[in-house]
Amino acid sequence: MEKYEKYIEILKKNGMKVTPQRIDIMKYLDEHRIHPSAEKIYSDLKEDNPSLSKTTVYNTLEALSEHHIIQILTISGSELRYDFKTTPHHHFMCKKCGAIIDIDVDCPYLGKFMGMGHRIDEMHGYFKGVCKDCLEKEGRGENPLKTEMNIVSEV
Amino acid sequence: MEKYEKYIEILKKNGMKVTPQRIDIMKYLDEHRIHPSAEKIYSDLKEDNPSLSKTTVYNTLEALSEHHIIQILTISGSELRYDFKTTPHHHFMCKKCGAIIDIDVDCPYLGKFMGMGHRIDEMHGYFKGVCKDCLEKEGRGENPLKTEMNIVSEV
DNA sequence: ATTTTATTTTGTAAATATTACAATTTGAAA
DNA sequence: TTTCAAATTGTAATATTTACAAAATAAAAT
Repeated sequence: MEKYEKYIEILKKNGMKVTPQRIDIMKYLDEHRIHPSAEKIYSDLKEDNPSLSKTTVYNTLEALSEHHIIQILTISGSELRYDFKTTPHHHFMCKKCGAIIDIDVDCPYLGKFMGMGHRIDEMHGYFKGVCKDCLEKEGRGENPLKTEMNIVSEV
Repeated sequence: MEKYEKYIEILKKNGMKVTPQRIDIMKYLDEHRIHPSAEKIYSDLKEDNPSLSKTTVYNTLEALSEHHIIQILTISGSELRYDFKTTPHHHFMCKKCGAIIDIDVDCPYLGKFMGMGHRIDEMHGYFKGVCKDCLEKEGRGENPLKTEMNIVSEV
C-alpha cells in the first residue's frame, strides 16, 4: 500500500477522488512506458481485477488527461495511445511493429506560434517509419520523404 | 476539362488508373486545403456525383497516400484528415472548432534521430490549442462547446 | 472499333474504437 | 454513521474504417 502514495497524492492534488481503479491505471501507465492503448490497459489490468469495466478505463484516462496528469497521443491514427509523461518530448512510431519510442528534444517553434494569436496547449512531434529491429529483418528499403527533408536528414 | 490534366498526369506518373472518382477527390483536396476528413470529402462530392460510394473515397485516399500523393494527418484523434501537400510542414488544430492550420517550418531534429538507425518516412509536427477566432468569441461568451467544424484559414 | 482482362467502383455488412446512459456502488464530507 | 455527489459498471449506441463480392469500367490487346 505504500507504493500507491505517489498516485494518491497526485489525485488529491488535482481535486480528484481516490479510487482503486484510478490508482491501478496510473500505476500501470507509470510502470509501462510503452504508450499503451486503452484496450491494452484494460485487458492487462482485468487479469488482477476482473470486475474492471472498459468504460472506467476510458473515463479515467479522460479525467487524467483533463487534469494534465497524462498525455494523449494521436500518433497511431487507429487508436489513441496514453503517456504518463507530460513534459514535452517527441515520439517515433514503427509502422511495422507498432512500437512507439520516446525522443527527447525541445521544439524551438512553440514560442514562435504564440505570436500568431492562438493559444497553444499541446505540442506533438511524431516521426514514423521502420525501426532498427524491423529493418534488420527486412532490409532498409527506400526513404519516401520528399527532398527538403532529406537534405535536413543527412546531418 | 483542361483543369483535370494536372491530376491525370499525377495518376499516370504513379502508374495508377485514371478514373473520374480519383480525379474528383484529388481536385477536391487540391482546392480545399482545410485538411478534410473522409466524411467531408464524401458528403461534399456526393452532391455532384450521387452514385459516389464512401468505400471509393476510402480506397482512393488509401491509394493516393501509398503513392505519397497525399498525406494522412492523425492530429484529430477521432478521424483521419487528408492533406494534398506532402512536403514537410507543421499543423495547428483548434480544439474548439476543429480547424487545422498549416505552419511552414522545418524540423531540425529529423537528422539527429535518423542517426539512431531507424528509417524515417514521415514527420508530423502538431500543435493544439484554441485559435484566435475562438478566443475572441470565448471572450464575448459566445462560444458553445459543441461547434461544427468551420472553414480553416491558411498560413 | 471490339474484345478482353485486370482493376476499380459500389453497396452492404462487419470490425474496431469510443461514447452515452442509467443503475449500482463507493469515497469522503458532514 | 449518515449522506450525497461522484465513480464504476454493463449494456447499448455511435462513429470511423475495413472486408467482401458483384457490377462496372479503364486501358491494353486484338
